[in-house]
Amino acid sequence: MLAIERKNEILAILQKEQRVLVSELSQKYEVTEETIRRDLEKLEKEGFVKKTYGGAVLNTNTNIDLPLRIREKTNKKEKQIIAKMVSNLIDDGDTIMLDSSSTSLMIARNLKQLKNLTVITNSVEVLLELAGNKGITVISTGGTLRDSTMSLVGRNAERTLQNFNVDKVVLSCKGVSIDKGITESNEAETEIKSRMRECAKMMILAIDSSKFDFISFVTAMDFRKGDIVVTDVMPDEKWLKYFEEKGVQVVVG
Amino acid sequence: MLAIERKNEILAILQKEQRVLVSELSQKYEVTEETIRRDLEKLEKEGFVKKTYGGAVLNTNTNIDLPLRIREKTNKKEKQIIAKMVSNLIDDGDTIMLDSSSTSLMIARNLKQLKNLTVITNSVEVLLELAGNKGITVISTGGTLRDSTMSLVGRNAERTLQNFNVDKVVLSCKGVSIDKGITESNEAETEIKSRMRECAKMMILAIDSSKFDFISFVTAMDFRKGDIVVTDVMPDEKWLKYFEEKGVQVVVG
DNA sequence: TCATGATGCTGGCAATTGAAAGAAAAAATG
DNA sequence: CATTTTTTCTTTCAATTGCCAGCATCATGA
Repeated sequence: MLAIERKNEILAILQKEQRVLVSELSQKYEVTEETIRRDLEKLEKEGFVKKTYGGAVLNTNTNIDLPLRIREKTNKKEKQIIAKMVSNLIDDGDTIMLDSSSTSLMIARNLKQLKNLTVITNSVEVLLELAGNKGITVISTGGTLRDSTMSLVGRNAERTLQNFNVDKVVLSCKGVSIDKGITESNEAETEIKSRMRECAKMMILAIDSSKFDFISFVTAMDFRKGDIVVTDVMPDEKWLKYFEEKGVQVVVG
Repeated sequence: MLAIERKNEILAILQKEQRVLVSELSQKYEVTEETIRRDLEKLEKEGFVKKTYGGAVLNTNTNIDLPLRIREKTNKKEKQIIAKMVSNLIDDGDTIMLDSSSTSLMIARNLKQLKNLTVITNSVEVLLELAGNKGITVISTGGTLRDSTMSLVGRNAERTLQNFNVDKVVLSCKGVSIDKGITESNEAETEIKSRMRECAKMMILAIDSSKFDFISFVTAMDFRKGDIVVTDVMPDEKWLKYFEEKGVQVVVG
């Protein structure tokens, strides 16, 4: 039996029974309890379940079926590396903004141990991810829900952003090019991002290497002096030169 | 049985019976009384119950919010009836507001077949429930997330509400009394509800019969002419007379 | 071959539970 | 009202069980 199969079956059992025991699963699948614990650990990280002594119970917060729960698999590893690096740039006591993207979601997962952090976001998934964490105040921009991305957009979201000045804004995008700057595929989200950017002196742009020299539909903003680009592999000479000229700092994992 | 399951069940029993005995629980779950005492001790630390000699009672007139999974179970049948009736008062093409409560969540579940509906809510649960429904536009108020109720509150939520005028506002509350009016347990939520109320001419108050003659912490608002009260059993003479005087319409399932 | 991921094993640590004994509270008795 | 009896509570200790971190093994695929 493949590991992934077992994990999926465990999740199915959980949906049905509400809870599972480590000992039961260990017998059922004829693996050690440690293996089961690791499975549960993964499921917990993915937000599905809550581990407890002796087993696990279904996570009631996310119990509501999220058919749209987007579990982004593309470039997962790269994004995780980037997320880790970005989270290292965030400090206890900071107030930050996170946009709505799979990278942001991963970053959020890396912020949970911080103390006295305030996060403003237009992402419903980030909101859910950070809910219930003691040291973190979560503020939603509000706005109209876009089903496809589970993000909040529109005039009300934009208006809310006007009320905030934060330490760091963390954004991602679809593509960056030297000619066209930072580009996005959707106009509504673009507008939000560009407004977010105005809420802080410091912008952190989290982009994996596939985003370089890719141009999407809408130009969201240009690079500015002081921006920080976090990525997984060293950009080529052309980009390094460009960033140097622009006064953009590059962080590579 | 997992320890956490037992603890949750005890809380559910408490919610239903108002009180529990150590000896009873010890027999029921086949553990020693010491174990039960430890469970109750934890529940007391979490603020849900008050230990007493021989057992424990539910912490009523409290501003502690029970977890949604517990609230949802209490008076479930009544709430479902009410939710159904409220949804019959909503029409295709309406723009409505829903507050953050277990009743609202059930109402939301009954709205899915409507066409061209716009729902404005400060409830994260309602947002998730209605996400992905073709005919429904969902707008979040935004604001600061309250973990215990998964609702959005605060200045930003209130400010967003100012921008809307809707056809119908659907609210619930902790208690209603002739002296004190419509009362709530939490100040932040109260403020939101009272602001929502100002966004429409028509308010629908969805309350099961247990809410009558119960007074909670904060007075949120008074009844007005034209309000509609939806409940599960016919209120007594005193209330009917009061509603008649005030010009409040009563709908009973 | 090397790196990677999944699995298993071990030893130290933590959580849960039960048992026992004494303290405290409530009830019963005179 | 004081005293005794009963019940419940708290504290402490021990035993069990589960957890976690680190290391070893094995299969797989680059």
